[in-house]
Amino acid sequence: MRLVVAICSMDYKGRLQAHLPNANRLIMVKADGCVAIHADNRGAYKPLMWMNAPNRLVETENTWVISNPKGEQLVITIEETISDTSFDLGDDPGLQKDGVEAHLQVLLADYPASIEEGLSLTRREYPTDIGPVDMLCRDIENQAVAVEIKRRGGIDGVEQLTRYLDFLNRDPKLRPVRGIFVAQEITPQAKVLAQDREIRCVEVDYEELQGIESSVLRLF
Amino acid sequence: MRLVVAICSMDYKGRLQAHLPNANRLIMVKADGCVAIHADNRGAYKPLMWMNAPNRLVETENTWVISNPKGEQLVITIEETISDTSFDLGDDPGLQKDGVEAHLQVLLADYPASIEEGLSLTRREYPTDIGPVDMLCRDIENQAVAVEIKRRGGIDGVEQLTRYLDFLNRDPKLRPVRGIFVAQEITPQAKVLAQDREIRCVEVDYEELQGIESSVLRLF
DNA sequence: GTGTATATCTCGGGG
DNA sequence: CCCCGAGGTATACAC
Repeated sequence: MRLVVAICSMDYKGRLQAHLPNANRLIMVKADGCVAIHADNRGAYKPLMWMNAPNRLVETENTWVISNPKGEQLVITIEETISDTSFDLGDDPGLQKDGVEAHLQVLLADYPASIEEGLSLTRREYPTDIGPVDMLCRDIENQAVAVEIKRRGGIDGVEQLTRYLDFLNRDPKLRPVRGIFVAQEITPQAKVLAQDREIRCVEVDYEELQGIESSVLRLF
Repeated sequence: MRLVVAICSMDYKGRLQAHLPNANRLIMVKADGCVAIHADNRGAYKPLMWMNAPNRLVETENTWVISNPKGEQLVITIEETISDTSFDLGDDPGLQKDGVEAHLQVLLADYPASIEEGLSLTRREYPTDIGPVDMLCRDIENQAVAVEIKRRGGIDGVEQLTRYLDFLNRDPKLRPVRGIFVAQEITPQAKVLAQDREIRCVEVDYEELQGIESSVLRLF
Protein backbone atom coordinates (compact mmCIF):
# COMPACT_ATOMS: atom_id res chain seq x y z
CA MET A 1 0.00 0.00 0.00
CA ARG A 2 1.27 3.36 -1.06
CA LEU A 3 0.22 6.47 0.83
CA VAL A 4 0.71 9.82 -0.83
CA VAL A 5 -0.21 13.06 0.88
CA ALA A 6 -0.30 15.80 -1.71
CA ILE A 7 -1.87 19.03 -2.81
CA CYS A 8 -3.74 17.94 -5.87
CA SER A 9 -6.76 18.39 -8.09
CA MET A 10 -8.48 15.63 -10.01
CA ASP A 11 -11.17 14.68 -12.46
CA TYR A 12 -13.22 11.52 -12.71
CA LYS A 13 -15.02 10.62 -15.88
CA GLY A 14 -17.00 7.42 -16.10
CA ARG A 15 -20.37 6.65 -14.60
CA LEU A 16 -20.63 10.40 -14.04
CA GLN A 17 -18.27 13.33 -14.28
CA ALA A 18 -16.78 14.91 -11.18
CA HIS A 19 -14.11 17.42 -10.38
CA LEU A 20 -12.14 18.10 -7.21
CA PRO A 21 -10.41 21.47 -6.91
CA ASN A 22 -6.89 21.82 -5.59
CA ALA A 23 -6.47 20.80 -1.95
CA ASN A 24 -4.38 18.70 0.39
CA ARG A 25 -5.51 15.06 0.40
CA LEU A 26 -4.48 11.48 0.98
CA ILE A 27 -4.11 9.27 -2.07
CA MET A 28 -4.18 5.59 -1.18
CA VAL A 29 -2.96 3.07 -3.76
CA LYS A 30 -3.50 -0.53 -2.73
CA ALA A 31 -1.50 -3.57 -3.75
CA ASP A 32 -4.19 -4.69 -6.20
CA GLY A 33 -4.00 -1.34 -8.00
CA CYS A 34 -7.19 0.23 -6.70
CA VAL A 35 -7.07 3.88 -5.69
CA ALA A 36 -8.96 5.91 -3.11
CA ILE A 37 -8.73 9.58 -2.22
CA HIS A 38 -9.64 10.77 1.26
CA ALA A 39 -9.89 14.21 2.81
CA ASP A 40 -9.88 15.11 6.48
CA ASN A 41 -13.49 16.17 6.77
CA ARG A 42 -15.76 13.96 4.72
CA GLY A 43 -16.54 10.93 6.86
CA ALA A 44 -14.80 7.64 7.42
CA TYR A 45 -16.69 5.48 4.98
CA LYS A 46 -16.83 7.05 1.55
CA PRO A 47 -13.77 8.23 -0.37
CA LEU A 48 -13.97 11.54 -2.23
CA MET A 49 -13.08 9.60 -5.35
CA TRP A 50 -12.02 6.06 -6.06
CA MET A 51 -11.22 3.56 -8.80
CA ASN A 52 -11.73 -0.12 -8.18
CA ALA A 53 -9.31 -2.73 -9.47
CA PRO A 54 -8.47 -3.79 -12.03
CA ASN A 55 -7.01 -0.65 -13.52
CA ARG A 56 -3.88 0.76 -15.07
CA LEU A 57 -1.93 3.57 -13.41
CA VAL A 58 0.32 5.71 -15.60
CA GLU A 59 2.39 8.15 -13.59
CA THR A 60 4.32 10.98 -15.20
CA GLU A 61 5.98 14.09 -13.74
CA ASN A 62 2.98 15.52 -11.89
CA THR A 63 0.02 13.71 -13.42
CA TRP A 64 -1.47 10.32 -12.65
CA VAL A 65 -3.83 8.73 -15.11
CA ILE A 66 -5.78 5.77 -13.80
CA SER A 67 -7.92 3.88 -16.31
CA ASN A 68 -10.03 0.76 -16.03
CA PRO A 69 -11.37 -1.64 -18.65
CA LYS A 70 -14.90 -0.24 -18.32
CA GLY A 71 -13.70 3.07 -19.75
CA GLU A 72 -13.69 4.98 -16.50
CA GLN A 73 -10.80 7.34 -15.96
CA LEU A 74 -9.38 9.27 -13.04
CA VAL A 75 -6.79 11.97 -13.70
CA ILE A 76 -4.90 13.38 -10.73
CA THR A 77 -2.79 16.51 -11.06
CA ILE A 78 -0.26 16.87 -8.28
CA GLU A 79 0.90 20.33 -7.37
CA GLU A 80 3.01 19.44 -4.37
CA THR A 81 3.86 16.15 -2.71
CA ILE A 82 3.96 16.33 1.07
CA SER A 83 4.68 12.67 1.75
CA ASP A 84 5.04 9.46 -0.26
CA THR A 85 5.48 6.18 1.58
CA SER A 86 4.86 2.51 0.83
CA PHE A 87 4.13 -0.49 3.01
CA ASP A 88 3.82 -4.19 2.33
CA LEU A 89 0.77 -5.19 4.32
CA GLY A 90 0.23 -8.68 2.95
CA ASP A 91 -3.14 -10.39 2.59
CA ASP A 92 -5.90 -9.63 5.02
CA PRO A 93 -7.88 -12.59 6.40
CA GLY A 94 -11.12 -10.58 6.27
CA LEU A 95 -13.77 -10.28 8.92
CA GLN A 96 -16.14 -12.53 10.79
CA LYS A 97 -19.70 -11.28 11.19
CA ASP A 98 -22.60 -12.10 13.43
CA GLY A 99 -26.06 -10.67 13.72
CA VAL A 100 -26.98 -9.95 10.13
CA GLU A 101 -30.17 -10.93 8.36
CA ALA A 102 -28.72 -14.28 7.32
CA HIS A 103 -28.32 -15.33 10.93
CA LEU A 104 -31.75 -14.01 11.86
CA GLN A 105 -33.10 -16.23 9.06
CA VAL A 106 -31.32 -19.29 10.45
CA LEU A 107 -32.74 -18.70 13.92
CA LEU A 108 -36.28 -18.20 12.62
CA ALA A 109 -36.01 -21.25 10.33
CA ASP A 110 -35.14 -23.30 13.41
CA TYR A 111 -38.05 -21.89 15.41
CA PRO A 112 -40.80 -20.83 12.99
CA ALA A 113 -43.28 -21.08 15.86
CA SER A 114 -41.64 -17.99 17.34
CA ILE A 115 -43.20 -16.10 14.42
CA GLU A 116 -46.67 -17.53 14.84
CA GLU A 117 -48.05 -20.40 16.87
CA GLY A 118 -48.28 -23.62 14.85
CA LEU A 119 -46.18 -22.34 11.95
CA SER A 120 -43.96 -24.98 10.34
CA LEU A 121 -41.24 -24.53 7.75
CA THR A 122 -41.70 -25.95 4.24
CA ARG A 123 -38.53 -24.54 2.68
CA ARG A 124 -36.09 -21.69 3.05
CA GLU A 125 -35.32 -19.48 0.02
CA TYR A 126 -38.33 -20.85 -1.82
CA PRO A 127 -37.87 -19.88 -5.47
CA THR A 128 -40.37 -17.83 -7.50
CA ASP A 129 -40.04 -16.41 -11.00
CA ILE A 130 -39.10 -13.08 -9.53
CA GLY A 131 -36.70 -14.22 -6.80
CA PRO A 132 -36.62 -16.39 -3.69
CA VAL A 133 -38.93 -15.91 -0.70
CA ASP A 134 -37.06 -16.09 2.60
CA MET A 135 -39.32 -18.81 4.03
CA LEU A 136 -42.33 -20.72 2.79
CA CYS A 137 -44.34 -22.23 5.64
CA ARG A 138 -47.65 -23.85 6.51
CA ASP A 139 -49.76 -22.46 9.30
CA ILE A 140 -51.80 -24.31 11.89
CA GLU A 141 -54.68 -24.58 9.36
CA ASN A 142 -52.22 -25.96 6.75
CA GLN A 143 -52.48 -22.79 4.66
CA ALA A 144 -49.36 -21.68 2.79
CA VAL A 145 -47.57 -18.69 4.31
CA ALA A 146 -44.79 -16.65 2.71
CA VAL A 147 -42.44 -15.06 5.23
CA GLU A 148 -40.15 -12.14 4.40
CA ILE A 149 -37.46 -11.41 6.96
CA LYS A 150 -35.68 -8.09 7.47
CA ARG A 151 -33.50 -6.66 10.16
CA ARG A 152 -35.35 -3.38 9.80
CA GLY A 153 -38.72 -3.49 8.11
CA GLY A 154 -39.51 -0.66 5.74
CA ILE A 155 -41.86 -0.05 2.87
CA ASP A 156 -39.54 -1.73 0.37
CA GLY A 157 -39.71 -5.00 2.31
CA VAL A 158 -43.50 -4.96 2.17
CA GLU A 159 -43.33 -4.33 -1.58
CA GLN A 160 -40.95 -7.23 -1.98
CA LEU A 161 -43.22 -9.61 -0.09
CA THR A 162 -46.21 -8.35 -2.07
CA ARG A 163 -44.44 -9.26 -5.33
CA TYR A 164 -43.67 -12.73 -4.06
CA LEU A 165 -47.25 -13.27 -2.90
CA ASP A 166 -48.48 -12.10 -6.28
CA PHE A 167 -46.46 -14.82 -7.98
CA LEU A 168 -46.98 -17.55 -5.38
CA ASN A 169 -50.75 -17.10 -5.61
CA ARG A 170 -50.57 -18.04 -9.29
CA ASP A 171 -49.54 -21.56 -8.23
CA PRO A 172 -52.67 -23.72 -7.77
CA LYS A 173 -50.77 -26.12 -5.48
CA LEU A 174 -50.10 -23.30 -3.03
CA ARG A 175 -53.04 -20.91 -3.42
CA PRO A 176 -54.19 -19.18 -1.31
CA VAL A 177 -50.91 -17.89 0.14
CA ARG A 178 -50.83 -15.22 2.82
CA GLY A 179 -47.85 -13.19 3.94
CA ILE A 180 -46.07 -12.44 7.19
CA PHE A 181 -43.53 -9.62 7.39
CA VAL A 182 -40.97 -10.31 10.10
CA ALA A 183 -38.36 -7.86 11.37
CA GLN A 184 -36.61 -6.72 14.53
CA GLU A 185 -38.34 -3.38 14.05
CA ILE A 186 -40.95 -2.26 11.56
CA THR A 187 -41.58 1.35 10.59
CA PRO A 188 -45.12 2.69 11.12
CA GLN A 189 -45.49 3.37 7.38
CA ALA A 190 -44.54 -0.20 6.55
CA LYS A 191 -47.14 -1.44 9.05
CA VAL A 192 -49.83 0.68 7.42
CA LEU A 193 -48.90 -0.54 3.96
CA ALA A 194 -48.76 -4.15 5.15
CA GLN A 195 -52.20 -3.88 6.75
CA ASP A 196 -53.52 -2.42 3.49
CA ARG A 197 -52.19 -5.52 1.71
CA GLU A 198 -53.48 -7.87 4.42
CA ILE A 199 -49.96 -8.82 5.39
CA ARG A 200 -49.33 -9.62 9.03
CA CYS A 201 -46.41 -7.84 10.75
CA VAL A 202 -44.37 -9.56 13.45
CA GLU A 203 -41.53 -7.96 15.37
CA VAL A 204 -39.05 -10.41 16.87
CA ASP A 205 -36.30 -10.03 19.43
CA TYR A 206 -32.95 -11.20 18.07
CA GLU A 207 -31.29 -11.68 21.45
CA GLU A 208 -34.31 -13.57 22.78
CA LEU A 209 -34.09 -15.91 19.78
CA GLN A 210 -30.40 -16.42 20.44
CA GLY A 211 -31.35 -17.25 24.02
CA ILE A 212 -33.74 -19.96 22.83
CA GLU A 213 -31.06 -21.31 20.51
CA SER A 214 -28.39 -21.50 23.20
CA SER A 215 -30.74 -22.99 25.82
CA VAL A 216 -31.75 -25.69 23.34
CA LEU A 217 -28.11 -26.36 22.56
CA ARG A 218 -27.41 -26.60 26.26
CA LEU A 219 -29.94 -29.45 26.50
CA PHE A 220 -27.98 -31.60 24.04
CA MET B 1 -5.20 13.16 9.55
CA ARG B 2 -3.26 10.50 11.36
CA LEU B 3 -2.05 7.44 9.51
CA VAL B 4 -1.04 4.42 11.52
CA VAL B 5 0.27 1.27 9.88
CA ALA B 6 0.20 -1.53 12.43
CA ILE B 7 -0.21 -5.22 13.03
CA CYS B 8 -3.48 -5.27 14.88
CA SER B 9 -6.67 -7.13 15.66
CA MET B 10 -9.99 -5.52 16.39
CA ASP B 11 -13.60 -6.04 17.41
CA TYR B 12 -16.67 -4.05 16.51
CA LYS B 13 -19.82 -4.31 18.54
CA GLY B 14 -22.87 -2.32 17.65
CA ARG B 15 -25.34 -2.88 14.85
CA LEU B 16 -23.69 -6.29 14.57
CA GLN B 17 -20.65 -7.96 16.00
CA ALA B 18 -17.53 -8.46 13.93
CA HIS B 19 -13.96 -9.54 14.55
CA LEU B 20 -10.78 -8.98 12.56
CA PRO B 21 -7.87 -11.33 13.31
CA ASN B 22 -4.31 -10.05 13.65
CA ALA B 23 -2.86 -8.59 10.45
CA ASN B 24 -1.03 -5.60 9.05
CA ARG B 25 -3.40 -2.75 8.26
CA LEU B 26 -3.77 0.99 7.83
CA ILE B 27 -5.67 2.85 10.52
CA MET B 28 -6.85 6.27 9.36
CA VAL B 29 -7.96 8.80 11.97
CA LYS B 30 -9.43 11.95 10.49
CA ALA B 31 -9.49 15.42 11.98
CA ASP B 32 -13.14 15.11 12.99
CA GLY B 33 -12.38 11.95 14.99
CA CYS B 34 -13.77 9.38 12.60
CA VAL B 35 -11.76 6.21 12.05
CA ALA B 36 -11.39 3.86 9.09
CA ILE B 37 -9.33 0.69 8.74
CA HIS B 38 -8.10 -0.42 5.33
CA ALA B 39 -6.27 -3.53 4.14
CA ASP B 40 -4.31 -3.97 0.95
CA ASN B 41 -6.69 -6.35 -0.76
CA ARG B 42 -10.30 -5.44 -0.04
CA GLY B 43 -11.27 -2.79 -2.57
CA ALA B 44 -10.96 0.96 -2.66
CA TYR B 45 -14.37 1.95 -1.42
CA LYS B 46 -15.34 0.14 1.73
CA PRO B 47 -13.21 0.08 4.88
CA LEU B 48 -12.81 -3.21 6.73
CA MET B 49 -14.18 -1.42 9.75
CA TRP B 50 -15.03 2.17 10.53
CA MET B 51 -16.55 4.50 13.09
CA ASN B 52 -18.22 7.68 11.97
CA ALA B 53 -17.91 10.92 13.88
CA PRO B 54 -18.81 11.93 16.45
CA ASN B 55 -16.99 9.48 18.66
CA ARG B 56 -14.53 9.32 21.52
CA LEU B 57 -11.11 7.75 21.11
CA VAL B 58 -9.33 6.51 24.22
CA GLU B 59 -5.79 5.34 23.52
CA THR B 60 -3.75 3.40 26.05
CA GLU B 61 -0.51 1.41 25.72
CA ASN B 62 -1.59 -0.94 22.93
CA THR B 63 -5.36 -0.65 22.89
CA TRP B 64 -7.62 1.89 21.26
CA VAL B 65 -11.23 2.12 22.33
CA ILE B 66 -13.48 4.14 20.04
CA SER B 67 -17.04 4.70 21.24
CA ASN B 68 -19.91 6.68 19.79
CA PRO B 69 -23.08 8.07 21.37
CA LYS B 70 -25.23 5.39 19.74
CA GLY B 71 -23.50 2.74 21.86
CA GLU B 72 -21.34 1.30 19.12
CA GLN B 73 -17.79 0.43 20.04
CA LEU B 74 -14.62 -0.43 18.17
CA VAL B 75 -11.70 -1.88 20.11
CA ILE B 76 -8.33 -2.08 18.36
CA THR B 77 -5.49 -4.09 19.84
CA ILE B 78 -2.12 -3.12 18.45
CA GLU B 79 0.60 -5.70 18.44
CA GLU B 80 3.23 -3.74 16.57
CA THR B 81 3.28 -0.25 15.16
CA ILE B 82 5.07 0.01 11.80
CA SER B 83 4.44 3.68 11.16
CA ASP B 84 2.59 6.55 12.82
CA THR B 85 2.40 9.89 11.05
CA SER B 86 0.11 12.92 11.12
CA PHE B 87 -0.76 15.55 8.55
CA ASP B 88 -2.78 18.74 8.69
CA LEU B 89 -4.80 18.60 5.50
CA GLY B 90 -7.22 21.43 6.17
CA ASP B 91 -10.78 21.60 4.90
CA ASP B 92 -11.63 20.02 1.59
CA PRO B 93 -13.78 22.08 -0.78
CA GLY B 94 -15.70 18.95 -1.81
CA LEU B 95 -16.56 17.78 -5.27
CA GLN B 96 -18.57 19.03 -8.18
CA LYS B 97 -20.73 16.46 -9.90
CA ASP B 98 -22.46 16.20 -13.23
CA GLY B 99 -24.52 13.41 -14.62
CA VAL B 100 -26.53 12.24 -11.63
CA GLU B 101 -30.27 11.71 -11.57
CA ALA B 102 -30.94 15.29 -10.48
CA HIS B 103 -29.36 16.65 -13.64
CA LEU B 104 -31.13 14.12 -15.82
CA GLN B 105 -34.38 15.39 -14.26
CA VAL B 106 -33.54 19.00 -15.12
CA LEU B 107 -32.83 18.11 -18.73
CA LEU B 108 -36.04 16.10 -19.09
CA ALA B 109 -38.10 18.81 -17.38
CA ASP B 110 -36.83 21.25 -20.01
CA TYR B 111 -37.63 18.87 -22.88
CA PRO B 112 -40.51 16.60 -21.80
CA ALA B 113 -41.24 15.95 -25.47
CA SER B 114 -38.02 13.94 -25.62
CA ILE B 115 -39.83 11.38 -23.44
CA GLU B 116 -42.97 11.23 -25.55
CA GLU B 117 -44.27 13.39 -28.36
CA GLY B 118 -46.70 16.04 -27.18
CA LEU B 119 -45.85 15.60 -23.49
CA SER B 120 -45.89 18.82 -21.48
CA LEU B 121 -44.77 19.42 -17.91
CA THR B 122 -47.32 20.29 -15.24
CA ARG B 123 -44.94 20.28 -12.27
CA ARG B 124 -41.68 18.75 -11.11
CA GLU B 125 -41.56 16.95 -7.75
CA TYR B 126 -45.36 16.80 -7.65
CA PRO B 127 -46.29 15.90 -4.08
CA THR B 128 -48.36 12.88 -3.06
CA ASP B 129 -49.14 11.58 0.41
CA ILE B 130 -46.38 9.04 0.03
CA GLY B 131 -43.69 11.27 -1.50
CA PRO B 132 -43.06 13.42 -4.57
CA VAL B 133 -43.31 12.12 -8.15
CA ASP B 134 -40.39 13.26 -10.29
CA MET B 135 -42.63 14.84 -12.94
CA LEU B 136 -46.35 15.21 -13.45
CA CYS B 137 -47.24 15.88 -17.09
CA ARG B 138 -50.12 16.02 -19.55
CA ASP B 139 -49.93 14.02 -22.74
CA ILE B 140 -51.12 14.98 -26.20
CA GLU B 141 -54.65 13.84 -25.25
CA ASN B 142 -54.47 15.98 -22.07
CA GLN B 143 -54.36 12.88 -19.87
CA ALA B 144 -52.30 13.10 -16.67
CA VAL B 145 -48.97 11.25 -16.78
CA ALA B 146 -46.69 10.50 -13.85
CA VAL B 147 -43.03 10.22 -14.83
CA GLU B 148 -40.43 8.52 -12.65
CA ILE B 149 -36.82 9.15 -13.64
CA LYS B 150 -33.84 6.95 -12.84
CA ARG B 151 -30.30 6.79 -14.07
CA ARG B 152 -30.57 3.02 -14.11
CA GLY B 153 -34.03 1.58 -14.03
CA GLY B 154 -34.63 -1.48 -11.87
CA ILE B 155 -37.57 -3.21 -10.24
CA ASP B 156 -37.54 -0.87 -7.25
CA GLY B 157 -38.13 2.13 -9.51
CA VAL B 158 -41.20 0.47 -11.04
CA GLU B 159 -42.52 -0.24 -7.54
CA GLN B 160 -41.97 3.37 -6.59
CA LEU B 161 -43.87 4.67 -9.61
CA THR B 162 -46.65 2.13 -8.96
CA ARG B 163 -47.08 3.52 -5.44
CA TYR B 164 -47.32 7.06 -6.75
CA LEU B 165 -49.84 6.08 -9.43
CA ASP B 166 -51.90 4.33 -6.78
CA PHE B 167 -52.20 7.57 -4.83
CA LEU B 168 -52.50 9.93 -7.80
CA ASN B 169 -55.40 7.88 -9.15
CA ARG B 170 -57.34 8.60 -5.96
CA ASP B 171 -57.45 12.29 -6.97
CA PRO B 172 -60.60 12.91 -9.07
CA LYS B 173 -59.01 16.02 -10.64
CA LEU B 174 -56.22 13.91 -12.10
CA ARG B 175 -57.75 10.48 -12.67
CA PRO B 176 -56.99 8.53 -14.77
CA VAL B 177 -53.21 8.87 -14.44
CA ARG B 178 -50.85 6.64 -16.39
CA GLY B 179 -47.14 6.14 -15.75
CA ILE B 180 -43.94 6.43 -17.74
CA PHE B 181 -40.71 4.99 -16.39
CA VAL B 182 -37.71 6.86 -17.80
CA ALA B 183 -34.07 5.85 -17.43
CA GLN B 184 -30.78 5.73 -19.30
CA GLU B 185 -31.04 1.96 -19.17
CA ILE B 186 -33.79 -0.31 -17.89
CA THR B 187 -33.28 -3.91 -16.77
CA PRO B 188 -35.32 -6.62 -18.54
CA GLN B 189 -37.08 -7.61 -15.32
CA ALA B 190 -38.08 -4.02 -14.70
CA LYS B 191 -39.52 -3.86 -18.22
CA VAL B 192 -41.53 -7.02 -17.60
CA LEU B 193 -42.87 -5.71 -14.32
CA ALA B 194 -43.67 -2.33 -15.87
CA GLN B 195 -45.57 -3.95 -18.74
CA ASP B 196 -47.50 -6.02 -16.19
CA ARG B 197 -48.52 -2.74 -14.51
CA GLU B 198 -49.25 -1.03 -17.83
CA ILE B 199 -46.39 1.40 -17.30
CA ARG B 200 -44.56 2.61 -20.37
CA CYS B 201 -40.76 2.36 -20.40
CA VAL B 202 -38.59 4.93 -22.14
CA GLU B 203 -34.82 4.82 -22.37
CA VAL B 204 -33.15 8.20 -22.96
CA ASP B 205 -29.66 9.18 -24.00
CA TYR B 206 -28.09 11.57 -21.49
CA GLU B 207 -25.42 12.93 -23.80
CA GLU B 208 -27.95 13.47 -26.56
CA LEU B 209 -30.11 15.46 -24.14
CA GLN B 210 -27.09 17.52 -23.17
CA GLY B 211 -26.52 18.14 -26.86
CA ILE B 212 -30.05 19.51 -27.24
CA GLU B 213 -29.54 21.70 -24.17
CA SER B 214 -26.27 23.18 -25.37
CA SER B 215 -27.51 23.77 -28.92
CA VAL B 216 -30.54 25.61 -27.54
CA LEU B 217 -28.27 27.68 -25.30
CA ARG B 218 -26.13 28.53 -28.31
CA LEU B 219 -29.16 30.11 -29.98
CA PHE B 220 -29.59 32.69 -27.21
C1' DG C 1 -35.42 13.09 14.54
C1' DT C 2 -37.72 9.92 11.42
C1' DG C 3 -38.61 8.38 6.96
C1' DT C 4 -37.59 8.21 1.99
C1' DA C 5 -34.70 8.14 -2.10
C1' DT C 6 -30.12 8.21 -4.13
C1' DA C 7 -25.30 6.33 -4.79
C1' DT C 8 -19.48 6.32 -9.59
C1' DC C 9 -23.22 2.96 -3.98
C1' DT C 10 -20.14 -1.98 -2.84
C1' DC C 11 -20.38 -6.73 -2.32
C1' DG C 12 -21.82 -11.42 -2.82
C1' DG C 13 -24.78 -15.11 -4.81
C1' DG C 14 -27.41 -17.44 -8.48
C1' DG C 15 -28.87 -18.27 -13.09
C1' DC D 1 -22.09 -11.90 -17.51
C1' DC D 2 -26.27 -9.56 -15.71
C1' DC D 3 -29.70 -9.31 -12.22
C1' DC D 4 -31.15 -9.23 -7.67
C1' DG D 5 -30.85 -8.51 -2.73
C1' DA D 6 -28.33 -6.98 1.51
C1' DG D 7 -25.50 -3.58 3.87
C1' DG D 8 -22.87 -1.75 10.67
C1' DT D 9 -24.69 0.59 3.93
C1' DA D 10 -23.63 6.43 3.91
C1' DT D 11 -25.61 10.70 2.52
C1' DA D 12 -28.89 14.28 1.38
C1' DC D 13 -33.40 16.08 1.90
C1' DA D 14 -38.25 16.62 3.21
C1' DC D 15 -41.72 16.25 6.78
